[in-house]
Amino acid sequence: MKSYEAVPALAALAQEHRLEMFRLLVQAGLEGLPPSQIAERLKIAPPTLSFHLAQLKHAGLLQVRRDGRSLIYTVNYDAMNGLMEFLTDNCCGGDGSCRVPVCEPQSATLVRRRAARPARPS
Amino acid sequence: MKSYEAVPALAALAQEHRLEMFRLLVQAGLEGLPPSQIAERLKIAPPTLSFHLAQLKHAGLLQVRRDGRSLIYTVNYDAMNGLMEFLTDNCCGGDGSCRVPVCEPQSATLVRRRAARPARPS
DNA sequence: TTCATAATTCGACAACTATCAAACTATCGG
DNA sequence: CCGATAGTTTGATAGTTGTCGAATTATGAA
Repeated sequence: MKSYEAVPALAALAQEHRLEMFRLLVQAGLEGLPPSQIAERLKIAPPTLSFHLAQLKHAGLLQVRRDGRSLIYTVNYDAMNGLMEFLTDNCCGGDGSCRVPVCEPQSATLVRRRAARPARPS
Repeated sequence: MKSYEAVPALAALAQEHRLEMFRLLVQAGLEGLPPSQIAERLKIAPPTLSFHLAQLKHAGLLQVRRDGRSLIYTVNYDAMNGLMEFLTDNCCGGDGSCRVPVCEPQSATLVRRRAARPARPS
């Protein structure tokens, strides 16, 4: 990730409602959520919600797909991990003592398989 | 970290100049840098620099100490790690498959010691 | 086609942010 | 004390952001 990508991403997260919806979607994983369900939890008007989703999407942090009448928003995990790496880049002189975050969501089927066999295939 | 701390922290980082100076300080580690050296690299007027440093400090991301006529700004690594953890909290349903970032700067003496004995004490 | 649901876009306005010149505060050396 | 250096604070101004009512687009069901 570059600076010109990181600033919009951080700006998108730097707002109470957007941060909360992003975290909701981080926890939802690959299945994602439609705006209606997000609105239900955050109690904000549809135009405001839509405005904030557009900000997050435009910043590259979210992706959308359509499912019938509903849109489904999901986190772009590559962008999220890229942002983390950018912030910790060459941390403390780059002696390698610092762990960099990696968030790797599993599909529902993979998660179920993981329960039976703990060691996830690379 | 809580939401009411994360939003100001993200807002502080969501600005080109502030993000650049924060990253500079992340790389500088515990030794930190005075505003004069930051200004030298970023080419911004002293009042603007001071304004941005105050924003980062007020958000809890920086600390200051005085050394003679100079002030020395350093990253607050606890706040930085707290922010990372907040963003990845309960990621992907919380199945523990995702690494959480930890940035642990070494003092100059410790870093030198590390070179001789690779395994850092817990 | 007509109706209802799901969500976005438009428009207007209040609140907030970034910038920098000028004035101020703190520390050191002589 | 005085002058110089290192930074901060103040104040004014241009630009940006968040909010929501009203209008609009897209999909599915009858």
